[in-house]
Amino acid sequence: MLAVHTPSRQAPAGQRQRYSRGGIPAQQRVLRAQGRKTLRRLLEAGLAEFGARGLHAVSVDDVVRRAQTSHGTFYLYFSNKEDLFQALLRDALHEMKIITDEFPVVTRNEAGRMALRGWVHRFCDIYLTHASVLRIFSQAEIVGEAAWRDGLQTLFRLAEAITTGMTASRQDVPDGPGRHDELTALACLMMLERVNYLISAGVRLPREEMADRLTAILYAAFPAAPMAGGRGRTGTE
Amino acid sequence: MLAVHTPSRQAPAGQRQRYSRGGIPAQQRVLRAQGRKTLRRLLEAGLAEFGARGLHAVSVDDVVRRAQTSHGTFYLYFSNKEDLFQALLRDALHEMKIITDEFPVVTRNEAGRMALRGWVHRFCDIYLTHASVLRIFSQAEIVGEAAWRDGLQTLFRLAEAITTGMTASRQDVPDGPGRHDELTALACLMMLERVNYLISAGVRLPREEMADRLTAILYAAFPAAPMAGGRGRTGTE
Amino acid sequence: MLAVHTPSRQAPAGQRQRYSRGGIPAQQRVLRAQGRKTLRRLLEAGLAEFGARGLHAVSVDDVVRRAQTSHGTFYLYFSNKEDLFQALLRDALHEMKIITDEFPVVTRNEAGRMALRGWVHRFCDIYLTHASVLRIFSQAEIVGEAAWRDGLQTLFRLAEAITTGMTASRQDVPDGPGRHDELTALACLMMLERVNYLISAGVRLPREEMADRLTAILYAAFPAAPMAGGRGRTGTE
Amino acid sequence: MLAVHTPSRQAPAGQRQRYSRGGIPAQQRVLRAQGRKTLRRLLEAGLAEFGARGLHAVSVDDVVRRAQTSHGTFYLYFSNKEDLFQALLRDALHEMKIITDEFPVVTRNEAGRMALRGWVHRFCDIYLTHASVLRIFSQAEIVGEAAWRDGLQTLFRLAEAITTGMTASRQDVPDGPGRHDELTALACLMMLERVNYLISAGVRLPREEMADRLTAILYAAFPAAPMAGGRGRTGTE
DNA sequence: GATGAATGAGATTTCATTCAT
DNA sequence: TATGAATGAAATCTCATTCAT
Repeated sequence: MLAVHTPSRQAPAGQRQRYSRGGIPAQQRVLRAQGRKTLRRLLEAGLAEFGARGLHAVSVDDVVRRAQTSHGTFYLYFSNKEDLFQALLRDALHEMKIITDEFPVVTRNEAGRMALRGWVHRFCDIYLTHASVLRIFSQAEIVGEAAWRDGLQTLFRLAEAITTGMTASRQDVPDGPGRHDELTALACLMMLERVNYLISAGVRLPREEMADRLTAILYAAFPAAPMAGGRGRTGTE
Repeated sequence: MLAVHTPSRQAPAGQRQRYSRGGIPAQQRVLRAQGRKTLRRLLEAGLAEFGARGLHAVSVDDVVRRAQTSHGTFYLYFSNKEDLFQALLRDALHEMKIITDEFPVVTRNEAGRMALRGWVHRFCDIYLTHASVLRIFSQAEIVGEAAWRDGLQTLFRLAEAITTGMTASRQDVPDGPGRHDELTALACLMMLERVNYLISAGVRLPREEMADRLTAILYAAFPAAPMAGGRGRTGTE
Repeated sequence: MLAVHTPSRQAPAGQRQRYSRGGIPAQQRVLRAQGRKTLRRLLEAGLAEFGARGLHAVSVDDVVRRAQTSHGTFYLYFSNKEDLFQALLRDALHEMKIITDEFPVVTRNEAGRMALRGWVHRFCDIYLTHASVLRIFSQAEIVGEAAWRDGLQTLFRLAEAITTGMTASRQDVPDGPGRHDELTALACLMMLERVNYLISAGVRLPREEMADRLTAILYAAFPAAPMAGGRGRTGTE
Repeated sequence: MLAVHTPSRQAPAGQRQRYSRGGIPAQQRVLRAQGRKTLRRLLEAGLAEFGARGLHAVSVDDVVRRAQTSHGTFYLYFSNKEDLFQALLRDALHEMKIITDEFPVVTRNEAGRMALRGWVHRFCDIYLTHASVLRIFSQAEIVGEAAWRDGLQTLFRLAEAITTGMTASRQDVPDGPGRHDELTALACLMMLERVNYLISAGVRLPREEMADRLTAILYAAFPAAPMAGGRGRTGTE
């Protein structure tokens, strides 16, 4: 048999591996005034639609209809629906990072309590502002691997900040916060998240009072002295 | 019971409900041995698939493939995908109702604490058993109006049970639990839910220690004496 | 920071890697009478459409319209347009393999010449029968890597058969066909292919006379004695 | 000249010709330095892209990206993708016309053989230089009606030149080349085309040896004396 | 001349659901 | 009961082409 043949195409091989093609997801592109305006319209429309119906119930068509633009235009700015969601998520997580840094040192006195209360309020406000997106994010199933990782990181950073702020004023325990405290902070954070989720999902709860309760629970969850033996100990027992 | 709740979603109500005229759902039908077996296979397949991919990512096709049956057969037992989900959800909520009744009277002593701890453990176990379904349920957007209402009711009943159990031993306050306590209970319940959600979603947390923390927080959240003035007061201040 | 977290989802990880899903490309499936009929209709429609317009100019829509079936049905039998094409190509290549085996031993006399002529005729007939598909195949750019490889293999096998048949009767050269002969056979084969391509593409050539010419060229291309020194030598010069 | 050809495609005529009203093609316009530069960049980009992926797999976007210019600019120079292709094809066909005129008179001696060999070499070189375009052209389905006609004309001219050159030295047949010779020339030309196509498509063949084989076949295909009775006859049988 | 932006028709593919056997 | 087959609405995404600046 012919020894010469190498039955694999060299040159014209390229046509199969279509590299992403359609998209140039934009945002890298330099946008002029008009472009920026359209981008903003799309982001706003996405936020509104997602908030009203959730990620998968919303079609790209819904978004562009609300943004008063065309189907093709959408793909000029985002490579798909998820991409749009990620952009919105980025914003929300960014704000979360900001209030992470704002978590106060909670001292064991009225001032500390007030500071904590202020922060809880702020958390609730921010959550509700970005509720549409955060609500969707909290559904692990739905977001991509990368976004999920991003979000968890933000979550854990926040838990860390809470741990630090809540335990900073303990004079009698120089060794700093322990694992217990971190788990406590994480649990409290989940509580904050979910309560606000409920509210954003339409369950009518008295927001002011709820904020007070959340503050109280957080405050009580971190006793002045650290707990021993895996069980909490409130000072006076 | 919490007077606050309005268990109907405002915003996210809109998800598309096309294809309504499902075909004579069966289940009313008297099933013989073979029929019951098929039904069970479908339920198991549904649970497994939902757990692996979430409600909307699973197609009827996935379910019947796993159940080793045909497409047509599915519609002999369920009127649609959501119908299958509801059946699974019913089971999970049923178990939740059971542990609702098991919530102990938590006395202000070691025995009370132990009882509470036992219950928290049980809650976690049950949650994780039905995690696939509960996880999906906790995504308001996704389930139908009726199921959402059902679930919220279960939730509020549970919050109520917690309120009662945690405040029953207060001798000095004969007027029973107040609104504060109910909100506190609800918040704590959300914490329980979400922490278990995290675990079920694959975030590796030390389950034993976490259960201890949750117990401690719950315990601390309900001080022996009721709080006055909208702010919590831990006995020792 | 919390040491516990492993921010990667275990359980619900599955929803991303949608395994092919829609498709079950059929042909594996056991088809009943009706299914086989539909499959045949699709294949016939595909052949006709491809013949009329070429692979990429034909849409799935064209095929189902001609096959008098629905869009969804198409995907019950083929995973996409290319899949349909491959099925058709398989048939064509199969026939090519058959005539590969039929290539005669061409002796240096009238009988040999007649045998060769008969085979050339048969090649032309088969080519024209499957012209729609073979024409498309001969456009490397268009077919997938695997199909291309398959086709080239068939090609080289055919070239090999020609080499053998054309040189078998050489008594004076016991060492069999050389590299020269193989290249000659390949070149002649390409000639056969392309001439028939022209005809199938609508260029009106006298088929009978052309078959005679092709036979003559093939015959002349393989002189009774092998050529030396890289240049052909017809025995009698 | 071959009387047989009808250079109009019957069957494969149908490819969709939507979007006809292209925008004032330019090229009529007088181009200044900058304009000429842009035009050249576009042509080069087109050649490269077409070579890598084939006509229909390349989008205008691919071309302008490679040419480092904008989408709008493209339509300043070409009315559409096909227009760009035609421009490139024109160049290739032009070179083909040039070597058409260079086909030598092949005498029945070593000198004739050498002249033929030289020309075959040159043909191969030119083919491979313009391979991207010629390869696409040889896919009838793909090019427009006019281009196809143009190309066929070039083809037949070339066949005619070969006929003339190969039969010019026959002294014993004063009546010139017959229909047989023209068909032979056409067949040989198709062989040349397709072998070079294979090479350009990535099949590794020894180019030098192949050129030798092609020369030999061509030489052998035209015997010194014309053939009679529809069957080839090499003078000495 | 050049280019960012917009457009919308159309192609591909999926999937819940129904139906005939 | 069970199931293979069919359906068609709808979603996603692409891309040639036009336009305003």
